[in-house]
Amino acid sequence: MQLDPPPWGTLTLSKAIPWVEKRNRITLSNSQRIAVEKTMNNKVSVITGGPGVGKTTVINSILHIIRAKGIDTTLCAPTGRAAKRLSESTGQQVTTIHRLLEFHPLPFGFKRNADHPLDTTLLVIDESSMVDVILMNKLLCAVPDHAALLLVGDVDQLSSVGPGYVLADIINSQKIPISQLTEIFRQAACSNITTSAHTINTGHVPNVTNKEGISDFFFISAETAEEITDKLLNVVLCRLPLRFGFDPVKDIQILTPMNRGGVGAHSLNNILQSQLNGNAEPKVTRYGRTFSPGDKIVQIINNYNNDVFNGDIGIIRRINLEDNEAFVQFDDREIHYDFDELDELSLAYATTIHKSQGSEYPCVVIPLSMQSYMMLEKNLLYTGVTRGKKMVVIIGQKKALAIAVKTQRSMRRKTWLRERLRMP
DNA sequence: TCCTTCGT
Repeated sequence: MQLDPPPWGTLTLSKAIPWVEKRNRITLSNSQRIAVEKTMNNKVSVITGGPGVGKTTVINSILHIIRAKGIDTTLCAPTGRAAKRLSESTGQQVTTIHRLLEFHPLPFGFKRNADHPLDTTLLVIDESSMVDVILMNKLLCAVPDHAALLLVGDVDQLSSVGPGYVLADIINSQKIPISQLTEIFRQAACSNITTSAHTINTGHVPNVTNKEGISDFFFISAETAEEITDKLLNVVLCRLPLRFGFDPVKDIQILTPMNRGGVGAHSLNNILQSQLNGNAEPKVTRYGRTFSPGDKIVQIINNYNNDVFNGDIGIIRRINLEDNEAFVQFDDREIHYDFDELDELSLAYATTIHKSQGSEYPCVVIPLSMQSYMMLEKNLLYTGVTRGKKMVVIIGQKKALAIAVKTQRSMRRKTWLRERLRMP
């Protein structure tokens, strides 16, 4: 079925591509043009590549060409945040996969399925590396036979928390046409973040010659959890703000492999809250968390009424003890919370690398310790490092870094999907 | 042993 011609038939791409370039006032790179052609010429295909390679530019070009032909398209993503981001960059409606399939918690199931399929001609799934095998199965069952399918994602990022290794298996099966974008446009191609991320992907420790002022990627050696924490505080509270002008709350994001433990997100959040905002008043404690004005927080469930999504980071601006209400600033919007809604928030000075997937920050600091041995792997380090736009600092044990780049946890999953896709 | 999405 995936070998059928696409539902829009054969398009004259030698005309369509210059048309879309002119219309969107862009110039596609050679690799992007090939990706557009490959996608348009196939019913099922994959676009993969890291941050800044222009996946969104390619998606936008494809959507414009196809929609100009009157073909209806549907866009979805596994998380609310990812859906919102793609919606902003394409100007089109994007929903979570669950909403698209009309998930209902009570009978626990999806209303959309093979008997009641989606009404679309092209389905685009963004951030598809985060989709596990169960959800992908439900989604593909609901795609009508005539429709085309485009999977977009970064196969080097963390694999889905749930079972499977779907995107990588599809790519490795070599049964589906793949467009692998590698050319970097967003960060400077000479950025050490970019080259380090690439080095990590090849399974090697990135170059950590520590020359401040030249590089945007640093490694600071520390052995024990206490030493890592001390150096991290010094870097976040003093060195990065003084030397590079980063604001410890607004610009710097601490990303950890784990929640628990000495260098886990919980512990670091408590320390940073008291160091950065400990004297702020008034304080409110609900659901075991204490907040005051100035605290950095993260929304932890999707709230469609307020247009705030799981992973959105904000700052508490005001707390009104008389009316039991708090006001939180997200970008340039201020959102109102009753105190009994504060279970939607948690502290965000530090967060796990898992939760950071799909977000980017000006400056990222990653504590790396053998305490998080169970979590150390290439995809984790790659995901953490590629969240940083201007600067990345890793603080911790050299041994932990060496183990992280050598370990590939996802490969241990025995999914057999690649093999099944290869079966005739 | 650890990471955690989705919906009302």
